[in-house]
Amino acid sequence: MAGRQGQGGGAGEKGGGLDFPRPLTTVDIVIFTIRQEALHVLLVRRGHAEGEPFPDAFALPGGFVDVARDADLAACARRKLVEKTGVVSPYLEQLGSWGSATRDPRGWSATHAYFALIPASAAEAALAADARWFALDATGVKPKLAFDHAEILQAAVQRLRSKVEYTSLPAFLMPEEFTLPELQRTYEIVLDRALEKSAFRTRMLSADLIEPIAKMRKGPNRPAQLYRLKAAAAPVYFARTFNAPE
Amino acid sequence: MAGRQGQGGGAGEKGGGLDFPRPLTTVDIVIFTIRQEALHVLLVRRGHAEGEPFPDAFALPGGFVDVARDADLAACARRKLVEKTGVVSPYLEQLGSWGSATRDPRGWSATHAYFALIPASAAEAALAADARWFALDATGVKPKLAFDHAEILQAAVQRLRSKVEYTSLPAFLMPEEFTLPELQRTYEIVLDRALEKSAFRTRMLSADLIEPIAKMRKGPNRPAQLYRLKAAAAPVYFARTFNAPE
DNA sequence: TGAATAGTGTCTTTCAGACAGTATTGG
DNA sequence: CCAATACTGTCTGAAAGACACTATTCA
Repeated sequence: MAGRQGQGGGAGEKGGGLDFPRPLTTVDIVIFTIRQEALHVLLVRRGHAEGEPFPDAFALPGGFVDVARDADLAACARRKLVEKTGVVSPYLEQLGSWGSATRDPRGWSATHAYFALIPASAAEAALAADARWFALDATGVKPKLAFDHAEILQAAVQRLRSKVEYTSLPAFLMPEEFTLPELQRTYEIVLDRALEKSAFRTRMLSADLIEPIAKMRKGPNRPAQLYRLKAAAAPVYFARTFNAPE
Repeated sequence: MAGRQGQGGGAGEKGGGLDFPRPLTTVDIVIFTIRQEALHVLLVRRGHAEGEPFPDAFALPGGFVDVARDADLAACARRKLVEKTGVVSPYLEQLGSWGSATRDPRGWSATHAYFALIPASAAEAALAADARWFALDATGVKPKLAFDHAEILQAAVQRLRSKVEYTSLPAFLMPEEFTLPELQRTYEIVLDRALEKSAFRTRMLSADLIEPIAKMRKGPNRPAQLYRLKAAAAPVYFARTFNAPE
């Protein structure tokens, strides 16, 4: 291997040929929720200490893997999620990794990106001081993001939209109890397109996903049956997408 | 952040608070092909030099990111692929990343896993001396793999099988020219189940994926129309899976 | 009673599954 | 002609799209 330069290995190294430079290793999380009838993503403002790249810019929550605290990548992601939102066990899925010589001015770096879905109710409860929700429109998010985070965010939105076509992912954006029209509204917000009511209901009710509870949602009109997620934490996969995309 | 220990940062560091231990960063590739009517994966035998973990065991091809040679993760994956197989531009997709304190006895390490599909014709041409093809059966591969590579391989097979249900991925396992029955056979090998001929043909022909060429495959029976992939390198996504999985 | 939303039924379309039937080669 | 495989057509069923219709609440 060419280009090895002097840089000590980690703790426990016994001189086994690991004396070459290591990339920086980070974990970043794209955290989605629904607020005010729109898809939102959580961003944090970066500090401006000496040597910090992208001072005061907004970025995805994340940071370096701490080899002393994080048993594995998912644990690192959960730690960062709980630090920023207080949410303990959301829907969390690995999104992919981005690594290059140039994405971080401090040197070769690779980030492991995750994406999380949390219900609106949890989205406000214990937010970190430096964190803020931003609405997503067609092109992304308003502030210019640090590093390659705009690209990562775009990939996350794409992954979310595409999986919503054939999975029950939006169920993880709902509160404990919700009605079928509310669930459909969540699908429509994420997909940014209207869905057929009756096909939607048939699909959701025939999937082994939700169960009715002995309660109704009251309003200024006909009350709606309330449902809750069945125990299964895994999303349901449907055999078809919602619409053949034109 | 707790637990920082002395370890110099990479080249170009200017003392910006990067003096904490970094995980090892590797890239591994799951390379699939079809040989003898079965799905095969490429494995390499590990060395047994001083300090090498899992001496003489089989492992996925891969290794450390070389910050001096690899511009980004995908370039690193392509480099390792061409080193082992001579194949320059196959279908290459990121699979995910695996990182933990314990997966490598040398210390905290994270690997970025890719999976590649190459045609059988390219599978023999320029194979590295330490590399061998292994057939995959229902449970995986015969030899016990180093690190967590059995888990990564299993994830790759799962991803491949699941995407084959609704994409044109198997087209990337075919040679330049192929017939529809040959393509169907490739689907059936990967899925390990028979598909309906007429539905298969309708789907493939109505997708903007392949085009007939002015040639037939001769045999001891009725000749078959030869096709080739259209220019588009990206896989086609179908709106439905092949079968509703029971 | 009317507005509003929840929920159902009915008809059509699309496409996979099953499978029969036709087409074209070599022996 | 026969065997073998390529390819097409026809019927059925499942589920989505469109949309009309009924149901239940509050004001």
